[in-house]
Amino acid sequence: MSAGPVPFPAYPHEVLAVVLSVRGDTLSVLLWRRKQAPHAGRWALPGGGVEPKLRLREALSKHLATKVDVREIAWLEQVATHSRVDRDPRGRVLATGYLALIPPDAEPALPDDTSWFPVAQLPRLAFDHHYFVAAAVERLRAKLSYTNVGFALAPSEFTIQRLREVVSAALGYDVGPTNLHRVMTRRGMIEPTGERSVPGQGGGRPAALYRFRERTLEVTDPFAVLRPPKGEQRRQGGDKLTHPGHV
Amino acid sequence: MSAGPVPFPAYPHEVLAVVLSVRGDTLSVLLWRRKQAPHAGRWALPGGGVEPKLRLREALSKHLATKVDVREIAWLEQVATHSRVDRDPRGRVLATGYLALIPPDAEPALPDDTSWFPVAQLPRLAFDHHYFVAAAVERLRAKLSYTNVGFALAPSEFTIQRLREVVSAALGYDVGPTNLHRVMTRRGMIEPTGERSVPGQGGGRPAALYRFRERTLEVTDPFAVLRPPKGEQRRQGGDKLTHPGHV
DNA sequence: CCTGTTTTCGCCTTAGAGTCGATAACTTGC
DNA sequence: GCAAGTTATCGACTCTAAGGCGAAAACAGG
Repeated sequence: MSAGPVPFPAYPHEVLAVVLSVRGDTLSVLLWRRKQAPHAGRWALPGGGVEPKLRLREALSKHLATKVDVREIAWLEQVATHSRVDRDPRGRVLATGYLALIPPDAEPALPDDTSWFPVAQLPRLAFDHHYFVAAAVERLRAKLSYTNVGFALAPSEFTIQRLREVVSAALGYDVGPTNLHRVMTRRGMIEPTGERSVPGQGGGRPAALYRFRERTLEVTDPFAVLRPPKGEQRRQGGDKLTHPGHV
Repeated sequence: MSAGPVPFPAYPHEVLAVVLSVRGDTLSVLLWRRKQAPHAGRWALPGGGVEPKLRLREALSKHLATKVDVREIAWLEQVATHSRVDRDPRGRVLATGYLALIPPDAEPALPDDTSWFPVAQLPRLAFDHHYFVAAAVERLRAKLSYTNVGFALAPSEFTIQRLREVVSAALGYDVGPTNLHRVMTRRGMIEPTGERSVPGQGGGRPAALYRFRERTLEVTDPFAVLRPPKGEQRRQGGDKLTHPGHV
């Protein structure tokens, strides 16, 4: 019973991915160089139009497949939809941006026109893509502190030192290794594998290897302050929500 | 130089508002009853199509104007875009949902088909609108703890007790009045007006009146944990971002 | 076996939220 | 006007968790 036609005006819609990964101790974003107008020669986010039978994230995965091995994407989350009327000189296009995370030990073979850029030193981007990058980085940094998204940014097994490097790169400032260890274990985010790393040059005590206990998103404590009092149950009312990473 | 046509397929797009407000000590959402198919008789979120020259939030404001006085909306923020192919039986429609907040002392005159529903006891909603409500409530509750969004949910002047009622209603559990007072003042979110409230029946000490210092969004501390060490500046790299409430 | 190097862990400090109870500042009733 | 009742405010303590430092542990190499 498809009751009548849809009464809303239609607009071209594109999906864009802010693919972030720690490359050599620097948080970097995947960009490709446009060959054609508009904005020929500028660097842009990977993405493109939405095929009729695909949801936004499915369409995005297809576009990403032309740039990286999609199986290496450990986390994908919608960030924002931009709608400025003149954001594309060809005509009105709505754009939905996603945050995508790739572990640092994944080494996807990139096409010639594609490469990593440190988010701290970005070139001038095509269209309004810098907004998407800024929002995605902001989102990532916020979530690193109250969720276990770190799993998507870290290798499958790692020493505390390595995790420290990855997290520091992502946050943009140094975190102390001793505190990081305690925070992550206290929250039950990481667990030792039992294995030990081989010491580098100069010897030294071999570091224990850890892994993330869960590789799906878990929220540690959504409300840093104003917690519910002792005995009380939290959050009566409002639907229980599977985390909105699926839109 | 509008270089060529837009190469992306187009889809009808609608905007939806999850209008939240504390009504009589209960967090409530504004719904209207559909008269026509599809989902005739079901309760739905206010919203509608996007006119050609309008951005999403402008289009949403126009639709909301038919339900409430838009000037009463103290906060408006984009939450998510849903794209399930069959979310509308009439055909494919993309939908972007917003969170809108209205203070409890605003008493908008509602149309006949529109009314408030406690978020804890929602009726069956049309389409996938329950997803939007759940996500918006989640977003609000999270932000209450690390931003000053409370200003959009509280009256312009209030006693600590009243603020406690509003915040408790929004969070879904009781918060202690004494602690709330210290937390809000320590962060510099609220300030005393100098006035005092008139005591109710039975007397009692008159409560001091407060107001929010700022009525625009301010983030207290985006990262609850893993703060940067003492002297270090935070967040080198990544664009400074005007908060993404504007999309 | 001794030295240098790196990790790990215990202990202390610091910051901010949660709790409790005493005091302040009013009403009403006698 | 005074006592009793009511409500708000504030100080002092507790509790939780993060940040920091240094000692001890665990290895390699000579």
